[in-house]
Amino acid sequence: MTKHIEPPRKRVRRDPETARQLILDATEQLMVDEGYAAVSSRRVAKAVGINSALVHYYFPTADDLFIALHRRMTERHSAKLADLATAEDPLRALWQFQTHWAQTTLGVEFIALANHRKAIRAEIAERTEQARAVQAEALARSLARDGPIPCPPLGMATLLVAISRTLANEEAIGITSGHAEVRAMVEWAMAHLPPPPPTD
Amino acid sequence: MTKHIEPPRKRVRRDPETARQLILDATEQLMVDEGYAAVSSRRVAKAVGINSALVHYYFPTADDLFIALHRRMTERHSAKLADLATAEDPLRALWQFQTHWAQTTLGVEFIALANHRKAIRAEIAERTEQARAVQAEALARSLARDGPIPCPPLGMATLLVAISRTLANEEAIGITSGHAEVRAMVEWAMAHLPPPPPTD
DNA sequence: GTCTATAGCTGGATAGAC
DNA sequence: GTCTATCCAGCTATAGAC
Repeated sequence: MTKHIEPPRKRVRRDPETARQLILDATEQLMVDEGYAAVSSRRVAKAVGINSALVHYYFPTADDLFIALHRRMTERHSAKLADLATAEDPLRALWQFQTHWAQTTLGVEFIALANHRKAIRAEIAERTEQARAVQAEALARSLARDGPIPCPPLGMATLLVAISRTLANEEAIGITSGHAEVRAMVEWAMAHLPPPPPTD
Repeated sequence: MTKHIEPPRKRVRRDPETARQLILDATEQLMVDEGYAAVSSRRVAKAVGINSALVHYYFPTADDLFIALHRRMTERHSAKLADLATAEDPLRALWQFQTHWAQTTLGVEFIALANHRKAIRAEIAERTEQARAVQAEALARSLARDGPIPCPPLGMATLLVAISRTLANEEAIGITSGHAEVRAMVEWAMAHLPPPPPTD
């Protein structure tokens, strides 16, 4: 087998921010399709159509790349969450949003990553707690503060996200038993919560 | 740097089943510590103290290895679940059990794996639904069948597992906000469920 | 900013000796 | 059942040319 000699690649000068985004796009795609372990400077470079050394130029280590991608993901997520605050029924809005949010696989990858890399763990923990505070804030005005049922906004936000994400994660791999029942229970519960306090 | 010549390793003849279990132990450890991507025949072999070719002998491909480990994990899990059926309060028993079950990291690894490998996905989906049916069965007799609150056993099992696993997954990476509130809400709910039907 | 080239490592899989 | 040896592929990270 004779070695094929590649002709030298054209040097295209790009806007740095564009290059960064292209690299993040390719990384995200790779993580979703094959998992974080499939992310290598070579494969990302190939997908973008650039040289692998250039990936190292923008993101010196793999952790830098993962953290940048997680940041971009949560920033986009937060932007959408912000809309919930002004929704007519924030509780339902959060439930609907989380249930249909498509980032299931990517989310699991980041949790796995956090389990194994300290630097990433810190980043994820911090951003998740920030997002949760925002969600709780959005729910606050639609929940009774001192009714007979304990439903503090922070607890409700945590609960809704836990349930909706688990259902999404399971559905992604073909598990469906009990899901219809859970959805019905959630619907029932949302309909029977004590009414919110009157707006000032 | 001169190459160090290894002395030939002693050939120890083992019981095949013992060798298999040792390989599975090492694989489990590796997955928990560094993720499924760190599982290689060489690393597993090194941990066990055997040759890498021997790993291939027992588990020809990586998927074979992962599936065998998942099977062992769920079999152990099922054995413990079986005890719940005879517990005094199965609902609380399931909640307690899932909340303190330590397989968080391993579970996340398998979900990630299922997202990326078809053969493993099928295996996991099947076994998870089996386990859920067993849990629902255990809960069945402690739940009202037709009370004002909809709480079908299958839905309750799914719900409890979703919540407890999410809390465990989050705690493993340092996320705690909202957890105390959720635990309180679950406790409250368990205390206020309609009473079970009288035993026949 | 983008490329080529290379050093040094790790890995899957298999042939064949013991 | 267990080992050695080997082929070929892929990876990170850096040096240095353009």
